[in-house]
Amino acid sequence: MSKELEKTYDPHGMEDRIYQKWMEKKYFHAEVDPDKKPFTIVIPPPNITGQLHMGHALDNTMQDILIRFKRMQGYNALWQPGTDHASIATEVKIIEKLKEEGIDKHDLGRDGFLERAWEWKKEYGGRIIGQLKKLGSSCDWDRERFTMDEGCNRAVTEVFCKMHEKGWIYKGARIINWCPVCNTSISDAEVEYEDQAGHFWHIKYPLVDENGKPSTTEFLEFATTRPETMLGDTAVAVHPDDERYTYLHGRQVWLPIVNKAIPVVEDTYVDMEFGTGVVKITPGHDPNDFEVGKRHDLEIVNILNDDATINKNGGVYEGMDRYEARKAIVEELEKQGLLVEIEDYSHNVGTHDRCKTTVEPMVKEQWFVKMDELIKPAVKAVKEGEIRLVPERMQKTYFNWTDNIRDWCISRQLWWGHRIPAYYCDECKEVVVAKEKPAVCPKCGCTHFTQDPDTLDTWFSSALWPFSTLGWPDETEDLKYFYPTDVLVTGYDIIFFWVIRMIFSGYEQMKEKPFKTVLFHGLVRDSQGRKMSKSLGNGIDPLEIIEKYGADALRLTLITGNAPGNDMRFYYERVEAARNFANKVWNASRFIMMNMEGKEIPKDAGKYLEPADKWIISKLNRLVKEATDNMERYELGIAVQKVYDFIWDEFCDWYIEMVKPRLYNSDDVNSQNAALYTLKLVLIDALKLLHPYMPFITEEIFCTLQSEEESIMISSWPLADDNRAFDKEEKEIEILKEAVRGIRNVRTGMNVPPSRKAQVYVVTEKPEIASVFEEGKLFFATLAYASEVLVQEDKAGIADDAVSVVIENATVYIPFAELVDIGQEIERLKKEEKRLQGEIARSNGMLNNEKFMSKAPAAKVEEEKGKLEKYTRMLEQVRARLETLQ
RNA sequence: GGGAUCUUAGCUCAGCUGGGAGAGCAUCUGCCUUACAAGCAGAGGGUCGGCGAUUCGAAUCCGUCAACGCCCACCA
Repeated sequence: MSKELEKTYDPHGMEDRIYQKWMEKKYFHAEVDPDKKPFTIVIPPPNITGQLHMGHALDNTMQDILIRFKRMQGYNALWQPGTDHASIATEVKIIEKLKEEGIDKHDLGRDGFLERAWEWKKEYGGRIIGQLKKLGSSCDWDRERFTMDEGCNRAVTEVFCKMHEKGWIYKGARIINWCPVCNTSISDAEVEYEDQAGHFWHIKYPLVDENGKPSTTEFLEFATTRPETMLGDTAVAVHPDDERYTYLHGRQVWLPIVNKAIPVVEDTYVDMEFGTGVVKITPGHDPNDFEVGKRHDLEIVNILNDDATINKNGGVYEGMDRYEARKAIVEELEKQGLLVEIEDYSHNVGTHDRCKTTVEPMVKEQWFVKMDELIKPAVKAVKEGEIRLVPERMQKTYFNWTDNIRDWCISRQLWWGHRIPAYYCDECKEVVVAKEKPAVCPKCGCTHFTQDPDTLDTWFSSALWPFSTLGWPDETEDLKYFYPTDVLVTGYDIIFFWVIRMIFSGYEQMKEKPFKTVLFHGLVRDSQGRKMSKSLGNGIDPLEIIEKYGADALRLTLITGNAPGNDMRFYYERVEAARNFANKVWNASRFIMMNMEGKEIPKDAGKYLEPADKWIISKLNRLVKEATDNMERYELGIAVQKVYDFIWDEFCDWYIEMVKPRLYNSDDVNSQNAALYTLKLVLIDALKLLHPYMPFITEEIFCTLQSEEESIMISSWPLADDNRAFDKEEKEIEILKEAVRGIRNVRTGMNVPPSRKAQVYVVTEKPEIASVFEEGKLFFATLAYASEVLVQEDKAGIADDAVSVVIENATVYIPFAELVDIGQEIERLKKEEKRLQGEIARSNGMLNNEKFMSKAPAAKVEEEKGKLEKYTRMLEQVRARLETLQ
């Protein structure tokens, strides 16, 4: 006896209750088990500052679908969860919060600040986890990790020391991107370029005359977008082949304001075609100029403080902000008659992706990872298919980065993060990189060391995530069993930041790829296609959607109608459609349970299956095969679309309707039991196929329907079975469906209300078709609004003016009691005649084409011949009807 | 400047390896048929961006042009 489902589908409350049960039963937990094959996913760790947004919802829905699918298939499925300390993002937030309290981070000092940061982590780190649970994520929460927990810290230190020893991590003065607001260096990947309206200041420097004085007659003109950097100019460059400037070779120009002579250098970096062919060189504040400076051994003058104000090298401009200084310098140049013109100019400005501040290139001592050797196995792996990217086109993006790789600046002038394990001898300044603070300086023997104040780029620890979470650097059983992981699910926007870095780290540290496949998804945009952002205020909160429509509806919305790697638009109508589907599933299940109420389905009920039963079982069998194949190929949206169509269109709209007469008033117990048996069988398998996508509703129904079962999520995935393939019945029922559709169509066209039943004659010369209708009479009558169904060989006893529907191998007649509009009926038949003529012409066209006949595959030709035959027969029938009526 | 993607019904998008154009929403017409009006039954609506090539056959493969947005690099 079954329990009952609530009258209306209401995800509210139900979802939390079910999730609670899953947690208590520990279904998400995975342990090493040599008897089972592992299937592993590591979560892209959300930031501890984060709140669940649509991107997370999509990302984690996809992972949960895969992990639930594999778990049901019998794999030992581990979804490894955790969170990311997100050094700069978090530090910025904490500073903001402190600011509200009127505290500067330096007031607290490093230790005080870190104390606050850990409090922050404690408070907000769990928030996002709770939100992931709302979504239904079946992560193994017992294994939750954090990028700054003890194990991850050890992994980071280990990697840093190993790589330093190998010479692949080094410290050096390079030009790096500096964020003057966050007060730290950032990597190239963290710089976002955006087009900004600006100006092109055309200015001129006097040449230096033979007396070493600025000439009053000779000038060199060029243009700049950042005039203030002239304070740091140490040369002017021209192309060596530029004949216009041959006379300048070996000469000097006078740097105004700073008032000193600087050389003219020749460098092929200069584009002769651009502007005047003259470039001012500021090695301290421009990456290209820095390279030029290295080649010509130019002095590097840093003119900026860390907060982007002018430093003491800027003379009278010291203390001014970079933009104030720009204005003042332009005014001064104009005063000196050195400003030629100001042009409006749009150019690309590098900004910090976190705070949008314009970054300043600066020369600073930083730690770098040497990339040239490290990247090689990562390139090879993708090139040779060792790691598969889905969709494949992402390879282009991937190689675009690996081919242009530059050394990775990993030190950050932040407090929140992994402290760099480098120690400086207080006496002799010797650098010691070690896991622990050294006791004695190897060089001078002194015992006092100061640790490097910097922390590491947050991606340094995320790069180790696939193995650090499994216990590395220890050789744990988990690591041996679960590594390499199977699939990584993430957005294409972090290929550079994360995916590539995990791959080269995996090969370098583990000598093995971190995952076999990377499944990319796109961005979730708003209904107008805009990026969801805080500043636009167009973000849609997944939690609100869950609250209103349920997590199942949200998940279904995010996964349908979208191909891997493509962006998608989110709008409420789609969530409603998904919720309506949930409601449909709910009600169909409720219907089935109501009919099972108080009945015991006999064990041998399957022996009495009728054609309709075999038809739906056969359809189900096909669905199982196809949906599983699609999922194996990561075509999640396609798979669930098929399940959706099956449940709604085939199962609910046809099968359940077909079966109703048998359930309601059948004296034939065997027939009724076969129907119940089939309903239950199909529903259960359909629920299983749906479970990875809509875990809550399927669990609720499954457990209500089968109180002896514990949970659908540990049930086994349906398998395609040849014993469930009934080709003959599939075809037969399609004939009945075609007849029903034809009759409904005709009735609607003539405005016959459904309440008005009519006699239906099925005329066919073929006994096998006749028996199909005979067998299906009971439900055919209901679906075709028939008061009576008469199957016969000829038209005996049928009124001439009956309405007719021509289908393959049969004609259906409906003699309505009162006159129907004969003219209208003739028109309809003529339309049908025309359609069939068109079909026949098309078929003939192909079959009369010699090339088609000789080159097309035989099966295709046969298929076309069959169609021609079918349409010809139908046309004959239609014409016969027309003759009768006219 | 380079690269990848995309252009399909009024809207948002599917369409896997070439063989008669699909879904959801919207629109129109009937239905309170005892699972579901968050529903049922029907209907209308597209020379699949343009041109060209390959093929018996192209929304699908190739080339080219155009448009939208995206990524990367760079413009001193």
